[in-house]
Amino acid sequence: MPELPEVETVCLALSKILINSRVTNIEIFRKDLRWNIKDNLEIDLKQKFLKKPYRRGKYILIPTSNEHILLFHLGMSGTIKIISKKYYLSKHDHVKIDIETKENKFFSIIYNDPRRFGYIDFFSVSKIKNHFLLKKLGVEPLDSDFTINYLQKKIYNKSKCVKNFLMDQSIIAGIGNIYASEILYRANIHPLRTVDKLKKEHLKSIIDSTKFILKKSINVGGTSIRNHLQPDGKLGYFSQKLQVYGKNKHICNKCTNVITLINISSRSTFFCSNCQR
DNA sequence: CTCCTGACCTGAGTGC
DNA sequence: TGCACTCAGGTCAGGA
Repeated sequence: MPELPEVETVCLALSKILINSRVTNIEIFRKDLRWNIKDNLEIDLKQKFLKKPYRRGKYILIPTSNEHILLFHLGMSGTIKIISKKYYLSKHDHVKIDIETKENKFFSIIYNDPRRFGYIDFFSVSKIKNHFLLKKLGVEPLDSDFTINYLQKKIYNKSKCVKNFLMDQSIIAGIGNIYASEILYRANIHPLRTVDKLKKEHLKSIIDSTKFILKKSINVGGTSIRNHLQPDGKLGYFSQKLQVYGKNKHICNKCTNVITLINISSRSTFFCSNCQR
């Protein structure tokens, strides 16, 4: 379930229980995710205290009391569950982290990922600036430095289409295939338009739409499709608010046209050919 | 450099 | 039921 709003939702759920919790046990059932989980994780995280988790792009970062960072990426199919009762392992549960909160409550954090495109890393805080995954990330779309000026700099000399531009994590960190379609629909911009042809007003519209869509989704717990849930088992309700994603052959909500489905870089892309130019 | 394709994995859905 | 095929919320590595 992993674009920015879903990752943010996971982060918020973790924040409620993780802060000042102590890691009592770690079990790794499969370490061969996108990359192998480092061998020191089980030893070096045990008995440490966890600090407030935060999100960077689609990554979840959890600082620890020994000045390390526990990093999660959910890939295409990763989920994190927070369990307070006795738990029987499910298929594709790869990592289980047991914690005791400062109120002496016990929880398990379960990382499940059928396709194993996700990743878990554990590294010293001092290495965060040069971390191979984090160092190339672009601007946070909900931050104030996501501006027209920033986009103009990134567009300079680029010829790619605006949908691929939005999904490029080195430009904007956190937008994926669902929200790219949703953002461009709201902004009335055709997904195949090349970015060097966009005017200032288009960039403003992209920024406004991005912030609007992402915030709105976070407010309702992200998008649940294909049975993906929030860590506490709740549904994310943004699926019901989707305007174009998965809506090919439906009537556009802004005109009488039918929503079109095309492939861009072999990813499904939904748009209204009348509203989006 | 930039841009595009293939590759990495498993599971769900569809059509024969 | 079984099999073959397509598609899925990501993104890195390699080639043009």
